[in-house]
Amino acid sequence: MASDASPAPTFTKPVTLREVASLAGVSVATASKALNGQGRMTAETRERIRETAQRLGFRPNSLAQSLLRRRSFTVGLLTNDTYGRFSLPVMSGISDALVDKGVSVFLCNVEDDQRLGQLHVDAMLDKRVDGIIATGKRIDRHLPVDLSNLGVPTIYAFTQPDPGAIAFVSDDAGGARLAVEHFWRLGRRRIAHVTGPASFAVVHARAQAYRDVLTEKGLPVMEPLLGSWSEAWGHEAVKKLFDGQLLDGKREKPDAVFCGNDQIARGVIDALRERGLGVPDDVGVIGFDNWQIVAEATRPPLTSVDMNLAALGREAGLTLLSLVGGEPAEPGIRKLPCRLVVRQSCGRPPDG
Amino acid sequence: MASDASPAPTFTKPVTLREVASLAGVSVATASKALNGQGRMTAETRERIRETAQRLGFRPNSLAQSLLRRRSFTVGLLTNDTYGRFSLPVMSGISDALVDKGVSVFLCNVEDDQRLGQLHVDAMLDKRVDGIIATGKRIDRHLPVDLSNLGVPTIYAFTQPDPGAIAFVSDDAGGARLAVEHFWRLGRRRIAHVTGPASFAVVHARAQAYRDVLTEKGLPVMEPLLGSWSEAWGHEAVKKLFDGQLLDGKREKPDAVFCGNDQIARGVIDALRERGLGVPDDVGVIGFDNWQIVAEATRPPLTSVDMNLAALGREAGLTLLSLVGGEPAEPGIRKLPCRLVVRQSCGRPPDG
DNA sequence: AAAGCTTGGGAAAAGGTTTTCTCAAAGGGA
DNA sequence: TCCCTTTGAGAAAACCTTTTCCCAAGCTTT
Repeated sequence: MASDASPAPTFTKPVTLREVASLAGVSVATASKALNGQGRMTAETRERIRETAQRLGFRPNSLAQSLLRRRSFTVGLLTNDTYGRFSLPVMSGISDALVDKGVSVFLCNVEDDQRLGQLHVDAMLDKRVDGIIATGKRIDRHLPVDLSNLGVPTIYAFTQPDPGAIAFVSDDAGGARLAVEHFWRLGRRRIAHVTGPASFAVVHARAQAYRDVLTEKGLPVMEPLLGSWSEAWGHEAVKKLFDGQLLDGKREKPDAVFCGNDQIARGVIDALRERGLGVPDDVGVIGFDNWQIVAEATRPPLTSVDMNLAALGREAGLTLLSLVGGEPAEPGIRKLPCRLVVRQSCGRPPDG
Repeated sequence: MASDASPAPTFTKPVTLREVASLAGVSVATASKALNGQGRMTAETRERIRETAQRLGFRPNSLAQSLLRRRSFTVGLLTNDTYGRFSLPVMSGISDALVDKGVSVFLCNVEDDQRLGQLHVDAMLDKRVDGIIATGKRIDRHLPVDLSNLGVPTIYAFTQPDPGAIAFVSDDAGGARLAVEHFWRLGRRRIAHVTGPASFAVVHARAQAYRDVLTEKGLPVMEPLLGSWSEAWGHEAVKKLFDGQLLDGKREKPDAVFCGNDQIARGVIDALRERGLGVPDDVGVIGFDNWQIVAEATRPPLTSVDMNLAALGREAGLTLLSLVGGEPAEPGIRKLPCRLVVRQSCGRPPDG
């Protein structure tokens, strides 16, 4: 119900510097300098202008400033991650890094639609963004837009960059090492890997790191099980792992499963429970992504590799800013480290 | 690795109307009119100017246009939903509604931080947004900012509005009716309700609608079970429902559970399975939110109430635009209908 | 042929701010 | 008293586009 006590909203014109100046009895030039701490004038004059501006609620028109400075204090953020599971932390990091510098972010969801992508990029360019950050849901796919010769600095964060560009991505191999080495430290020796489809680059990166660590440690390497990113696949994989005879010769069942994402891990844990296998007592499980809402709802709560996406976003934002400021930056792909978030699905270290 | 074939990126100054005009041998006034289809001139002149602009890749500077038109074709979107589960669909709807009109969206995540909120609002105002949309993760909580006298039109979408404002929210009672009535049509008669904490307004709205429908149909009403929004609570609630004697006198167990969100529903379904109760054969389950990734991963896939958040966002966006255009709009709260997304957790209607 | 209309196009102001010059007055030194 | 320096502040250009008004030339009408 509408409150009839509230007045009709009135959208008054913002007050301009000219008005401030005239009320303070000075020229706009002097007013501008007073408010920006520039120029020379008596302390009283400066204070009087300040006070007038304050009283009138003066806010400099950012459009006019931008026009003059050829800098809009605005960046565009392109994403195709409609659901935002990966993009949101990245965005949040970017925004964090920029808000303090007075830079605002245009969010543009381009889905996987070329037309939409072009529309957004054109709008951003028209609005004279100082730079562009591209992010996405997959590290190994391009957004459906060409960002190569836009005339503004561009950074890629968690998406496939154009050659010669600057990109920030997660260190998936490092993350996988973290997981497998954690198992190893806990005394687990028969470590399996259940992951997503072969079409994802990260699947191979993580799988290779998994193999590498096992080899380094002298542990038996079993071929990673590739499937989909779903709980259902986690279930199915447990069947394959524990019914088959996968550990060459030994026929021993895994005592640890490193999963390609948290959903798979969840499926694995549920399937293990249904078989009467305890987590973490009989089998340890580690997920990937540290999707909090899943990891914490899992029973037991899931230890998982976190890609530090917010930090990644922050780095991307800061780097873009330095680029905008004219500082040079080496092109190339920077891999940012993951971290392991330990919950209860692996058990405790022997001498924790 | 950096490709050494790619040239160092060069950020050239955008071409201005003046350059176009001078190359076409006309004044800027004429050039402007030519490109905007205004004014009078020979067809050749117009074409020559168009062609020159095209060749130079001229894009009118939106900042200059905005300054003149006192309209930035920009709106601010405030949210405190860091995780984006509710905000993202809303945002996506808003963006959809606006992008075709050339309006871009500043995304501002204010968490629950007053300072951050003020920072973002100030930045938006400085950048002369045409309007503001506030959205959040809870329909019954304010954002940590005061948006009441900003001087620009403001719309609330899926968050608690200030009095006298315009707001769009989901019709939770209607959504609950949809669920309970669906159970009824399927022949379920002992319908329970497991939902979130009493501190949420939607909990009461949905619970009341649940009671209303049961009363209308002459079915036994059991008091809704209030708890948390978690899977764990879903588990626990099943215990209470199926161990206790909740249906007054009859001691009959529920044959349907309407859950306050999809996570609770998931917990309920898992707990039922662990008790040897089949879903949907023995008990039907309906969730709320239609959180696709959860609803589809549940076994069986979960029937759930969808709040149509994208549509809500679209409405909010369009309404803001009409407000910006100066059209009047009635203040008040508009409830938008939910819809039921039927999957497999309720069974089929008797005469499908 | 004079007066009026149409046509094609330009000059200038406006939008709000910043910055570089410029200048008058005041003060200081000789 | 005269010249030079410092101080305080204003004028104007610049950023880029749009729009209103204006003007000159050519044409029509009487």
